[in-house]
Amino acid sequence: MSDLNVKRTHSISDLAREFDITTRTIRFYEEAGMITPERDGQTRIYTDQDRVKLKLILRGKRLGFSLAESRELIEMYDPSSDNAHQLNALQQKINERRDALKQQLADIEIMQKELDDAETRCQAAMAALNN
Amino acid sequence: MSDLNVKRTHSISDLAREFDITTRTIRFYEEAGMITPERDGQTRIYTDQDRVKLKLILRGKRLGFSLAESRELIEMYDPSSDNAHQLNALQQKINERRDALKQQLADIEIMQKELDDAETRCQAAMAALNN
DNA sequence: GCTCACGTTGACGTTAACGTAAAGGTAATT
DNA sequence: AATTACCTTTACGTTAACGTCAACGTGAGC
Repeated sequence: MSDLNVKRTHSISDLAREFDITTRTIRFYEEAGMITPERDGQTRIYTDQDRVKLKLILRGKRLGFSLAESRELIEMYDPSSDNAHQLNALQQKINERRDALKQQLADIEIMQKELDDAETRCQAAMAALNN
Repeated sequence: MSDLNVKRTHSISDLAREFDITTRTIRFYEEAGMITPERDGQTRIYTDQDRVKLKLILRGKRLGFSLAESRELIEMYDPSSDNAHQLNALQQKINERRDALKQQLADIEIMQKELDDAETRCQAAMAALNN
């Protein structure tokens, strides 16, 4: 079965369904230059690589990244240049993004604590109701 | 010194400076009903409680929360009603928000891994340049 | 009085991130 | 042929989250 050698592709609605987003959203990301599907005539054909990028964009979205920030991430993971200047800049960007993630981790920790406290108060109020 | 008994207050610019935001932003949050400063004539007077809420809003912002979500959080931490129905709803909301934070933690973990990988590739490229 | 710093309200503008709709094309199925 | 499902482009609209600006008031200090 030579299907095993065929590059796996996805239609726009495949991806929209998979990720529970609209086709409009996907086209918007394309306009933003973040993904570049192939074409069969006018019809967009998405590769697995496009799909991975889309996953990355949506993950960034869940973490509150702007699209510009997610685009920057994509470029970090697939740098288009290997000269020393750019590699130094890339390393710096990686560190900056790391710092931001650390801040988010700290924020999450605080928020989790606050939710625990809120839950404790909630359950105390419930217990008081049952007495 | 009877100052120790005086409730600590802040002006709008105090808070703006402290948190590196504009007074416009603070007023916007007030319009959204998230903080309610007292007044001395027309002038807003912010309590420590307002300040804590502001911190909470900004933390949520760093985590990508909409203002509506942050508002919901504020309400969770200071519920206005103690009846069983509302307490059950509150407990549910707490759990939902917990799940969302867990998702964000997972997302962060993946992203950190990706950054590590990117860094490894970056340093390999640097080493190749030096040879 | 003048200037400066801080504060106010009101209102329009900007940007990001899509949503919605219209008009049209292409297969595949009945 | 008609219908259905999927696809396209174009373009305007909506919402969220402020930014910017104008006009004004109030102290405090020179």
